[in-house]
Amino acid sequence: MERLLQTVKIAINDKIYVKDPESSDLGKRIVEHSILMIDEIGFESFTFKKLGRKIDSNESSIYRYFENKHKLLVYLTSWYWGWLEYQLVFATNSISDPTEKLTKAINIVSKTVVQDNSFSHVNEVLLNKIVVNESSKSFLTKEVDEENKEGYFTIYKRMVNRLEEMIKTVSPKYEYPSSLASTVLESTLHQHFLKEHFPTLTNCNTSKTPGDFISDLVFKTLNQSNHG
Amino acid sequence: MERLLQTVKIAINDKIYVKDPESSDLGKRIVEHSILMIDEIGFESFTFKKLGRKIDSNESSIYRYFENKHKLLVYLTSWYWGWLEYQLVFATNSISDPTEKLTKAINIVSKTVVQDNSFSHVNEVLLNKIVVNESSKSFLTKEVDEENKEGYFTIYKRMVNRLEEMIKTVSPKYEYPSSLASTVLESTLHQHFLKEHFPTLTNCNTSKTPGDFISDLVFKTLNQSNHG
DNA sequence: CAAATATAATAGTAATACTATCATTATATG
DNA sequence: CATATAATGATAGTATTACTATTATATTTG
Repeated sequence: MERLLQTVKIAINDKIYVKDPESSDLGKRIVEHSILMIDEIGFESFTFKKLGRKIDSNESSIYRYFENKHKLLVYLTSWYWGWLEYQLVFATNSISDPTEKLTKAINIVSKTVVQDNSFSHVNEVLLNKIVVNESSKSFLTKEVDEENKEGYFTIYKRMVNRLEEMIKTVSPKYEYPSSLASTVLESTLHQHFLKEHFPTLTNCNTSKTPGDFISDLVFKTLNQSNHG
Repeated sequence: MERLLQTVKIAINDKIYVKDPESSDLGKRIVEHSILMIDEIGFESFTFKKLGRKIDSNESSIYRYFENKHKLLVYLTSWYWGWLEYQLVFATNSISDPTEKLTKAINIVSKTVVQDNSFSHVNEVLLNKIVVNESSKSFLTKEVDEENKEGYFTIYKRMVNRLEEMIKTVSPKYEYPSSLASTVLESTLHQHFLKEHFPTLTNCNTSKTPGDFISDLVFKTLNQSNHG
């Protein structure tokens, strides 16, 4: 898997950036250290000036890659979903049994991320933390419709659609396949957040994971839809 | 109901504000117009200076009520959950049948909000839109643990706990009552958002509501937990 | 009416979120 | 190898934000 991924590039809509950060050393350092820095100080406190200082580069140089920090966040979350999509497709492609396939898919999207050494400039563990803590801010804006039209959220939408298709295959009669699919992703992130900050609002902890909860939720729902 | 509410005040943790906005005319105008303005231009573009201009008051005067716009957002969302909690308790209190009670509760928290004239300075319809579009930003911050300790999110947590208790009563054996309760609230908001901005990611539309989806999800899950 | 309180007006500061210009340093190509 | 081109860095500048501080002016209340 590592070998294969080394030749793979996560394809991000080129409207999200001014210059492809994968195309240069500076670009990769911007991505690498923005992940470290956003994780460390949070998206609100993060600025291009601070990042410039950290990577011994210049604020103005960073602006040559991303218009603003919002676009950088959209880029990072897109990258994350692209990376996860790859894992998802890779891991489920060969599975023919629909239930087993969906089980595996939920497993992939909800599991705690471990370091993947295929992309040396991206720390996937921290990026996952950023997705949990900050990614909502990438679409909860006044510009969401415009940016959606420009295709900023294509990868995320494709991810939801993949889950939707799997759900439909398991339960063709179920009435809310896309709502359930979007809930799987959103709720996974939310339960991870609650586990960390609001433990009384979740039953997820070290022994029961968000993935366990979501699997239970999805299959009880679909089971009822088939035989209820 | 309107009569009764006229004598009721939504009690907000007094650490959230510097001076209680309910205690003066200016305070009420701040709340009233911040709702209109955040809805109109979004939380990112909203500033106390702009609000001051709008209500013919001064930036510095607004700072005497709220330390910053973040706290104002925490106040507004707390008010919303307090208001909704009141509706929930009022509407479910007299119901003894557990299933009927939970059905009603989900109905209350997920339905499209209509104007309530009990609080003249609060436009609940717009406030609901703000909660859908902006409320995540009130807890997705680096200060969340600190603020949680200070009790900024008490009302929201109490709301989740009320749902949790109802879920437990319906299905004492179900393993994830608090996760399901928090998912009910979060997913409701998310489905309302998707309906508006990402219609391909949800089955909710004019005929099927987020409430229908959530009810279906919850009861299929709990039903399976009882008889599965 | 005096005292206290609330609000308004003004000014000021450091930081943010950029844009513009020009200098310097790599790199690519002829 | 020279030189054109592109990439990066350094510096400066602007409007806005997110405040704090001070002083002046209303308004309320005792």
